[in-house]
Amino acid sequence: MPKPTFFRLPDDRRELVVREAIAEFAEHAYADASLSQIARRTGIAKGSFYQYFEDKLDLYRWLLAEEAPRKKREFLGAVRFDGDFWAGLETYVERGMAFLVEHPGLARLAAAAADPTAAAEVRGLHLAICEAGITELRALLQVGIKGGAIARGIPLDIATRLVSTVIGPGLTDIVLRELGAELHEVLASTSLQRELGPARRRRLAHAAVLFIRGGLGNPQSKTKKERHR
Amino acid sequence: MPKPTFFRLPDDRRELVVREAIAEFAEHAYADASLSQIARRTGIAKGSFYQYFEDKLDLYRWLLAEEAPRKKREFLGAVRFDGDFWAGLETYVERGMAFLVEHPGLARLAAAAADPTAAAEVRGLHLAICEAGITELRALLQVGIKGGAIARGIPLDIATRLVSTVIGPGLTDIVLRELGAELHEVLASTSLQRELGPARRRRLAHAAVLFIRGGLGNPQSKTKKERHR
Amino acid sequence: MPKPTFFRLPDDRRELVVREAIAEFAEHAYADASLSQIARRTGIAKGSFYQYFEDKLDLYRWLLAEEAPRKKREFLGAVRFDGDFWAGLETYVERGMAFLVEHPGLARLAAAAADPTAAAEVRGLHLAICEAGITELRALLQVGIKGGAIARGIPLDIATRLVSTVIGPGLTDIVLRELGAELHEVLASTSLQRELGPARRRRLAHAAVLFIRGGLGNPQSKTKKERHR
Amino acid sequence: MPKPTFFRLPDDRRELVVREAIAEFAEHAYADASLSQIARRTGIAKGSFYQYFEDKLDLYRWLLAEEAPRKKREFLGAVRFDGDFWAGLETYVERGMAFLVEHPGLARLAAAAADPTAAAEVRGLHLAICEAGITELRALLQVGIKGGAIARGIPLDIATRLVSTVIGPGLTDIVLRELGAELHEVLASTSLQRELGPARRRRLAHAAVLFIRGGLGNPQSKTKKERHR
DNA sequence: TATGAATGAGTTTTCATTCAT
DNA sequence: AATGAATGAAAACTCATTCAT
Repeated sequence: MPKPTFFRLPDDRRELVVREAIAEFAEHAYADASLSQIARRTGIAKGSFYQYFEDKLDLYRWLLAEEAPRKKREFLGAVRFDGDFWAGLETYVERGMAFLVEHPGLARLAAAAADPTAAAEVRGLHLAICEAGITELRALLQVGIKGGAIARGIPLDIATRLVSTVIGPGLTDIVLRELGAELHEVLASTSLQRELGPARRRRLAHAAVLFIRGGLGNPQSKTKKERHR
Repeated sequence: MPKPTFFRLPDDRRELVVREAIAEFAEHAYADASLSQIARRTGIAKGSFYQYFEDKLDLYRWLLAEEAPRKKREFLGAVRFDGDFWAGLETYVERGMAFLVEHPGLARLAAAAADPTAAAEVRGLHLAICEAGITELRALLQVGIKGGAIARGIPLDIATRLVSTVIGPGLTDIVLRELGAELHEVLASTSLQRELGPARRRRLAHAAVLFIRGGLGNPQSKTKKERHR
Repeated sequence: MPKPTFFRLPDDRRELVVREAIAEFAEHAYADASLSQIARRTGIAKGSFYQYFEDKLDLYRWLLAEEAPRKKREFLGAVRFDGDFWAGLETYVERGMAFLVEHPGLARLAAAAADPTAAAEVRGLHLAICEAGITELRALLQVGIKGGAIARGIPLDIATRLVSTVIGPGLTDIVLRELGAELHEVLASTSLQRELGPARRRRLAHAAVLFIRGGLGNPQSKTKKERHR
Repeated sequence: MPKPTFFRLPDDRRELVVREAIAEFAEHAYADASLSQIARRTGIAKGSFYQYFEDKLDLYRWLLAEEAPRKKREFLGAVRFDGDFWAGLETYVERGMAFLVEHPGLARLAAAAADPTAAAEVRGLHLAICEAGITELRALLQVGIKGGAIARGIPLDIATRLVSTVIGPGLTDIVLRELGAELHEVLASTSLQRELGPARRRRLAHAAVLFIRGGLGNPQSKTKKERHR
């Protein structure tokens, strides 16, 4: 955890640190991300970082396990899944894409947890993050099962991981291709909004959910949204 | 390309180099993988690697672009998709899992190409590898479309990427959880065969294809395989 | 250019670095001079040099293009050529020899710019230094021409280069033989003063100028200095 | 000295070695010249060089102390200094420039001996070469003194070194500027002949000798050549 | 609390030389 | 005689971390 000093920092300074640290860790895997580089980016003395954090890992862990999820939750807000499950999922996916478009660094950081070649020091952390995501998604799918939207053809655990992959790396990948850009450029960019607007995002979300629904869905339950396609 | 010297090496030495290099690059992203470390692993002098390869990138490129695909092709053999498309895909997926179980290092190496935080020097290479994989898969799906197995609900490009994600990182992830192991332990292990045998692999492949088929499939076309489930 | 850190260093440390760097570069051509060696000479950690300079070239460039000329200008002071041109040249040459005797490392460093086998990275730099020297000398000779001291027998450009060679490598060479020492011993030595005192230097400077004057001089113009020899 | 094996080599192979070794040593100072590079240039196995020479130094020494002087002597032939001394010197200088133009590598190699930053291993060798050159030139100037062409204004030793500098590095420098090229490019070039033809060389030689003669010459002795200028 | 200089372990790469075939 | 694979020492350079001010 960051040291108390960090939280006592003036807001703008603390946010500067957070912003540039996210950018650095989004652009490079943990082992290649460089504290020296973050110091350069921010113009803050290298030594100061050791007043704020124990070490590089402490900073990374906090960003990945606390800050990124917090901001993501805040951005996504609450999505209702108990009415029309598939419509709920579509909203959820669309908001995820909006998050990617508006906070590519954070989104990338969150995705980094899935990298299996990560340095030894961060493996445990990554695993925990992944499991947390899976657990959340599994709970969500269970809502779909209870509501009758999801059929029991595929074991829940497997289904969860498949869905996780589709709406995680899968959609990220598609979004990047849409943008015609490598992640790297996206991170540097400022207004992706213009390039992948809400309408396009909705269409993509719809296609993805259509795909998932086909794979998991209960043929009995039809929704209005589904029918007019 | 490796230097001629490398190909003239005694088989055991060359294989030692290949094996340990794959392990190193499977365990670490390109930038963190270390030639010094490979030298230590193999007990071969650091200088010798520069008799075999131009530099670190040369070795990596060869492994990723030549050796891994070659071994994978060899392992997978030819799969027929023109009969029962979904049965073909299931076989294809099952063999992919077998490859992962028997050559986890190679499989991981091939997957590394999807890492968007890769060092600048390898980005072009990674992109090319990814595109090649996508192109191959798209051709494959087109066979499914022609044969009537795949419906036209989702644009081909998007469908291709979704499927790619499912049978790539998606299944890899699932297999690893099944094995209850992190990738780096898997890389060290020798007999995964015992732990994820053919029967289990077939069941997983079936679930995955069921998922994809639901998402893309044409409800009109039923196969025998499908019915007795 | 050196980093600000370097200029903020305590004087003794900065001078230690400068002194040993000059010695290293005076003893070895750029490509063979070693930062590791300078680190060893000074007892300063290798890494510290990269706090002071961008890289090896940065240090070399600064020494060669800034520090050596600065110290030389400071040492030489202003020499008047508009009175008796040949007497002015003699003073100039004598002071040059004094500089060589008191700052052999710097003098050698400056001379290194003439080495045509220099590594590719420094060729441009060397060329620029050489041209600057030639340009300065040419301007000086033009003063001699205007004052009537120099006759027009030899084209100015050629004359400039010949004179440059005589008072540059030519005199350096002679001085070293006088000292009966190889350059690298001279570099290590501290009191050349004793061994090549002012009187001897004056005699050498006189001979050199006599030589040049014969080659370029206008027989019409005689100076007092000349006559009483 | 080269091993007997070297002299038993087929002529073309031996000459290939000599040619490329000269080129390498002409382009780089001893320490930077690379046997590996010569091996690459010639296509001869690195190991073979150790059948021909003890080591890198052995090769270098032989080239510098034996082969270069031999070829230079052969090229220059005998020049008569006992008639008109200054005309003799002019011929000598002109032939020296022709040698530079036709064998830039050899000429550069010979000049390398004057480099005072040479690696420790070759310093003794360089010193000896230089002394030999100086001794030869001193003998030559003594002929001029005996014949009355040279006056006694400047001590012989100093005069010798001044002249040596003028006709050595001085003229080389001028020739290169004339060619508008850096040494490096000259070494790669094949037909300098075209670019610095005999007429131009004669004019340069004349200017240089005029310069030297002014510096050392006896005003009493006039030659025909001198008068029509 | 902020700074930034100091450090040394680590990396990639080159090279002369040896030696078995 | 020729080969070319093997080697280890050395280079330039980067980085996380410490610590005195």
